Amino acid sequence: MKKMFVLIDCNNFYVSCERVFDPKLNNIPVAILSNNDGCIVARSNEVKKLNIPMGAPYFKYKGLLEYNNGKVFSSNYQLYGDMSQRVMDSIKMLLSGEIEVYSIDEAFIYLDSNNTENLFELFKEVKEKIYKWVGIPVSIGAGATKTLAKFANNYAKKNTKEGIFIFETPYKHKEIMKSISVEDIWGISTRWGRRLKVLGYCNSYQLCHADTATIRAYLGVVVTRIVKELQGISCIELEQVKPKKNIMSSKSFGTLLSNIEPIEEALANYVARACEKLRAQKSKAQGIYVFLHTNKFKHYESQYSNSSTIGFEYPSSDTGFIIKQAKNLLKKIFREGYKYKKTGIILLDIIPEKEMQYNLFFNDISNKDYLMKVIDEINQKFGKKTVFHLAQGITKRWVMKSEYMTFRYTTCWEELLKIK
DNA sequence: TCTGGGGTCCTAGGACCC
DNA sequence: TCTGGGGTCCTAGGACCC
Repeated sequence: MKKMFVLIDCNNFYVSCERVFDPKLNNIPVAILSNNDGCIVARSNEVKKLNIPMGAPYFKYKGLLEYNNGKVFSSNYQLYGDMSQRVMDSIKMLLSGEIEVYSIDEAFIYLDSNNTENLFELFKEVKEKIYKWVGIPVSIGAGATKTLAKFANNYAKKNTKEGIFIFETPYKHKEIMKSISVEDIWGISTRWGRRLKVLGYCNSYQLCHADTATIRAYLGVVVTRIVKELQGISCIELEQVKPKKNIMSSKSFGTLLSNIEPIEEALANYVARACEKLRAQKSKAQGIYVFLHTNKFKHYESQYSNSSTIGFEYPSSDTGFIIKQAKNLLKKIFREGYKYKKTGIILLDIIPEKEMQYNLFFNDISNKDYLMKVIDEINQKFGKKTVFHLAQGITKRWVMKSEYMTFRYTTCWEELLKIK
């Protein structure tokens, strides 16, 4: 038996997390909202049946959901993050092979050849154990390439009773491939899908047998790679956890803001968050990009958006220093007289701490490194923002809305599930 | 009233170098 | 009169993912 890529994907993950702690949510429409309760980012099958699309603005569908006795929740990332960890740990215990945690709710596994006797039975067991241990239902797809594993997983989720599908060869699954449109293939979306259809490649089976030279000429190497992957030739490797090259932190405000002070506070918080991530991956940034804009959906109000970049003299991961730099950039781009919706920062040109180049006049800032380490440790132990920079502020006029938040059942003592 | 946040990779074109 | 050819690096923008 050849080695195989397997994709395990949690079904309606955020919704499933909420259902673990409240079984009354089973069999009714449940939707999870984005930050600020703006968009619908996760839907139960009942919500999907109401034809509510992914990413839809909540206010447009609020009535429909209420009419159908649906429930909505704000995103509870601490809960979802912890549940995700449990699912991933379970997978590692149940399957042997290299694993790539691809997103919060899915993982690729490059299965070792030693556990391939009766794959279907094996996957059934994996699925049952994850449900028993963590309470989350998953779908499992397998194939010779990542693209085929993804294809198999999508098919398993929508069209099989067990939620498991093993892709063998394009010839064997000819009819299934013919029924899947090109834009439903991983890596191809509406634009490329449209162009492929113009070239006469409408379904997966047609694309699988496409002329690669034509594809290369009209759509470039990325799509060519996907065609080969569909044929069973692996071109997309399992990715190792790589340190990020850029780190972004940005959020919309809970309300529109006209003064610079609360925006500065918000930005300082995003900087602090980004710097935490930066230090966690033991890196330093060599510059930052700051942006600010009004609410582009309010056509009747005057619009403004701007951004600015600065490079540092030395690579840094010092929150205090970077807050100062970010505030300077913000002052440069801020204009009076607008109602602002969002600001954010991207840390640029990130390099490993170890590779830092010093110049002749470098002042020793190791004390700052030590200070940051202590702050990170305290916040990890005693909770987020136990210690913070004054610039992060206490007015909190910018904080995001989350009106429908459930408890952090698994990561917070005060919010443990209570049995009455 | 009300429209998320965080990423990656590829390509084309310009600046610059010898 | 007549003005090359080959390369690298950077950036912006476009496409995709969850």
